[in-house]
Amino acid sequence: MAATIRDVARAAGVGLGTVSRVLNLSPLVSAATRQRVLDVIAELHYVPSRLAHTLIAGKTRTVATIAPFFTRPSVIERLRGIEATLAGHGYNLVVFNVESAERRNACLRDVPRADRCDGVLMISLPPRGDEIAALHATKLPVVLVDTSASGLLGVCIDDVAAGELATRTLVELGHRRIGFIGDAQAYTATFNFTSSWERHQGFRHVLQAAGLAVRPAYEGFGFHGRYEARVLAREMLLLAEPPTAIFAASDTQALGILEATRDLGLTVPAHLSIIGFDDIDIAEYLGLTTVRQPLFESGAHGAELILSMIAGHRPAPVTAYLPVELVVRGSTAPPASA
Amino acid sequence: MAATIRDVARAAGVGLGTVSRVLNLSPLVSAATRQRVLDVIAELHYVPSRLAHTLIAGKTRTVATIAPFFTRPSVIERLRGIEATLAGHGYNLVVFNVESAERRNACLRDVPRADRCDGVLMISLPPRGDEIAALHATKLPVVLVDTSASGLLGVCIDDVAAGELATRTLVELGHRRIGFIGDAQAYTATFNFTSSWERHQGFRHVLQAAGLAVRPAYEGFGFHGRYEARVLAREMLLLAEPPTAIFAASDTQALGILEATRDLGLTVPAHLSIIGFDDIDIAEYLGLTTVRQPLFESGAHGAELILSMIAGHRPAPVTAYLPVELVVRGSTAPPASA
DNA sequence: GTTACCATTGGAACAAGTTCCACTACATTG
DNA sequence: CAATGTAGTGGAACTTGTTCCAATGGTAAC
Repeated sequence: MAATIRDVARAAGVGLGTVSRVLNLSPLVSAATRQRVLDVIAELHYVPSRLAHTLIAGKTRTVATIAPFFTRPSVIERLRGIEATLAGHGYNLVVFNVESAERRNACLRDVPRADRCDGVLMISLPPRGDEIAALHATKLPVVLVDTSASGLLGVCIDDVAAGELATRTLVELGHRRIGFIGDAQAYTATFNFTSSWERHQGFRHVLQAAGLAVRPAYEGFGFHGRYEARVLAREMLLLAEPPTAIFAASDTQALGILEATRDLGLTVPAHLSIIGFDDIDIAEYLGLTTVRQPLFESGAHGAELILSMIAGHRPAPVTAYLPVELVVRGSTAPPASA
Repeated sequence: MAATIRDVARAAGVGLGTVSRVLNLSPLVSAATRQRVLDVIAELHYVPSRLAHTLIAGKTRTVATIAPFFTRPSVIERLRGIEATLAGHGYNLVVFNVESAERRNACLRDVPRADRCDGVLMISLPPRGDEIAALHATKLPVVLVDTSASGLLGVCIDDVAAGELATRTLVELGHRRIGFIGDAQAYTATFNFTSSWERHQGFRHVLQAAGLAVRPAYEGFGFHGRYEARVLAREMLLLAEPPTAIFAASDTQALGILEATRDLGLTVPAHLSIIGFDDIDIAEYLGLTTVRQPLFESGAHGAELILSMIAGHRPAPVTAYLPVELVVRGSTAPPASA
């Protein structure tokens, strides 16, 4: 079908090695020979097979990314950072979308293989102990984004501190009855998601430090989604003594809380202050106070780490923490009673 | 490094062909030999190289997708449909994100190569005449999603009819001063985007059929984004005789219009009716009336077509049109004067 | 006792590049 | 003038798995 290096060699009346040298810009070719080979290459529309090169070099120039629920705005933004960085270095991005435990396990087992990719990025999916061992056995570079695991590189934020930041903001506004809405254990356990749990830890730290009671009724956990958060917030707001502020583990969930207030005819922030997390695109439009984390940058940084490891560097397996930032908009205010 | 088929053959004391036959489930191996080979394979943790297999078979089990601005909700949803379908058939998805004319051209030139992928899906990016010829020359299966081109398969919607549907809805509500906000030519031309333009065509058809004047001041074109739409809508709404309804070529742009009404203290739909396009996730929350198109399905269908072509089928190069649906929510009503 | 046939097996050739050794000229050095 | 050096070149060997032809051993039929 397509012309091969042998076709070129034959047509140009030279040896295989000479064509290869021309292709690889070796100086050990006379100008006349080089030109003749280049002419034939142009004439035959010869393009070296990426495949054969890959087989020889043992490098695929491909990075695999395993991402859960890649329609989530936060995941997308990270992927964008990854793609931009990889494309800038001539690397391809293969995406594996995980939406079930089976698929997660299958990806962790099958994707990290040297004949598939040169490195693996995993978003929000920390591997278990045995999986970490298996990853090490492959000798492939692995970088975690938005999560961490011992012995592996990671790029993430300090979710506990971020949770404290959000909660402290509400406490300092004068709120005493503060709620939290995050992901349900049963669901995060499936994928080992930790962000929501850690933000919740930060939430509790601040409440306790402020001498505020942690009321179970003010803590709602459900599947990560607008609808579930809406239901949870509704319950909370219908309590005899409802919270005056709620911290949501994500903007998506904050959106559900906003819906619930609307359903009940409540006003934000007069009746309820809301803080979200991520600062997704729509947050600005909605005037949502939120904790912004560098999503694009986390992906870009993770991709840079992978590329440097592919290039042979072996950085220490530490977790890099990117800074978060509180973005104050209209959804937070002192409580009405204050 | 990793064990090869030769290592297995040597350790099992059999020939290369025998190991290959075991791997390929050939019946021409005695049970005893098969078991011995399988034992050695397990012992050496041998895994066949995907790479070498690819070189032999000439198949990469990979489909490339070229997508513009893949953070857009509509593109993401299509990608999700593509990924789900490909993963279900053991195919990998390589994503190329296009955000500039250079990158678009580079992708169209370099991605469709047999040694990179078995097929190419292109979202919203119709190739030009010379590029179509080049695509045909590669013999690679190509399917367009959300666009069409002669000689190529496509999966899209009838954007003109959809534009008519949206506009007719406004006309039938009694609106006489109807605006349109869509993508600027200068920007769509870069990528050959056609959706906005065609929806605008439908818009004009209906206005003319209804005997309504097409006023240039009621037609705004800008870069596809919330902010740009907001600016355009603001201008329109500040006219001495502003439109009583606006049709936006996308929900993202409809969002900008919503923002503009809010900026000006106007109420939707009392002062202004708005119809968007796509029915993205947030549209429901915002109560936006919109034209829903099957995004996930378009990706899934495109992927199915590619897979069937990879399997050897050569369907006629026709464009499949998926149905659209008007989703009526709270952002549309008869004009105040009616 | 042959001949015929089949199940089973081994391994060369191949896919499309890269690497590297060997060889040819010609030039420089002693 | 011989010895050494080197730029330029050719092509075998190699990467890993598949394909296919040839060969083996044994059984069955005549």
